[in-house]
Amino acid sequence: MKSYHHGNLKEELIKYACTICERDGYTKLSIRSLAKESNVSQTAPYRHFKTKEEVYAAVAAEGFNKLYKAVFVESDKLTLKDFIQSSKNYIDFGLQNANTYDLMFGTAVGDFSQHPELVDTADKTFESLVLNLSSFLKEKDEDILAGKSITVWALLHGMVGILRKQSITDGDVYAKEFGPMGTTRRISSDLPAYLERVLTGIIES
Amino acid sequence: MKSYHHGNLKEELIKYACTICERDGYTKLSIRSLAKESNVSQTAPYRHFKTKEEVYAAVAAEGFNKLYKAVFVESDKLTLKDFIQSSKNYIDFGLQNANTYDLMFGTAVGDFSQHPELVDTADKTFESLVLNLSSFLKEKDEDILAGKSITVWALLHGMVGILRKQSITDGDVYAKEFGPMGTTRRISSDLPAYLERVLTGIIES
DNA sequence: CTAAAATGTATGCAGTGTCAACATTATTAA
DNA sequence: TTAATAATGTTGACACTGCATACATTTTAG
Repeated sequence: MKSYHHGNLKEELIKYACTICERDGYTKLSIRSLAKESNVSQTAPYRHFKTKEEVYAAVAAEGFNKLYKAVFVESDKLTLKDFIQSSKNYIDFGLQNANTYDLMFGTAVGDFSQHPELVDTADKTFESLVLNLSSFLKEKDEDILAGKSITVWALLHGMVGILRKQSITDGDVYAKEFGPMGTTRRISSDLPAYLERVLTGIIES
Repeated sequence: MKSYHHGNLKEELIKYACTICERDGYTKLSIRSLAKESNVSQTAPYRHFKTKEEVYAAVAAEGFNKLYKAVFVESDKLTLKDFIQSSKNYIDFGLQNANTYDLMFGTAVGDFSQHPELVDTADKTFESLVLNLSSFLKEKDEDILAGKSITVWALLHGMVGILRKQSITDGDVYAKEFGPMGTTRRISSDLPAYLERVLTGIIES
């Protein structure tokens, strides 16, 4: 028997929303299907989310949490290898969670400042990138550190966007033909080596 | 008096679709509103586009054409200044056409290969980036050239994504507080100088 | 214990993508 | 020129959507 009140509807809605958004893309998410999945009336979700965009924001925030876990490194004395691994984790996350990543960095959620938890989780993720770089380098100047972090982030973010548009030639998601959209020029089937070369260049400049 | 056949409906639909997608975001585009704007029945667009995604693809292709024009440089002997300007044009395009850019690089159009004109325009854009770098550098090795082009592209693409998430503090779109989502650490109010420093580093590595 | 806040439901509106059947016009072949 | 065919348009319908309003139930606070 089911009681009138669900108990933890909000969490369940978010959980299912994350699944749908990642599996089918966020345009396929409907509040009604969300409600149906939780065996609840079709307008019940509106007690927890004012608009659909708020649902998107919740999913994006979850995404940042996952991304944070992917890039965070415990140690406060990172080796180069740690740093490259963390960078690779970032790219892997972007490729393996393409739809969610789109929600996090696209225009679906227009104004982050309307969704405080989104700002928090996004900031935490970036902080983690800065900390990684900080503990890897000797650099202490905060501005220089933040500047280099931005550049590193931009590069990783950009690689996700570009790699995503490639056609997959084998199971390994980035070991594939690697040119612009249609072409097949192979550039790098060894992402860690590529990252080490490019990131080192950025850091030392 | 209006004739039964519109004459050039497809072009008109695309033109209006571009306007809507950029102004309101592509999620706000509806095929019916598109039809209404062209004074045509609500299903007429289906004679020119099998699905809504095909409309998106057309808008994205237009976007790549615009982007191509923004980054293309006539000269076959680029100066550093030309190269930086072209790079800045790329970023400006991404910031000033955020919604269209999202359509071009997001997941709204799932598989580019289903839309040949999209592959063509996207490739042409990337080719232009490669040519820029090629005529600026002495480098002739195609693989190295393509590799560096990818890295440059990734950085520009990444900068667009990150700059977009900043809050604007004045009219100049990138002269603003420049930290992660919520913070206000000022890193670079002079984008060209930043680009010159970072891009030069990438190119020379 | 009772009032209020939180959370749920029922109903309805205006809008959506897309399909099938049909109408008109333009193009092509005989 | 004419007749068949392809291209392009319209009408109507279906199942679905976000979301607003009014109402029901339950939990929580004073």
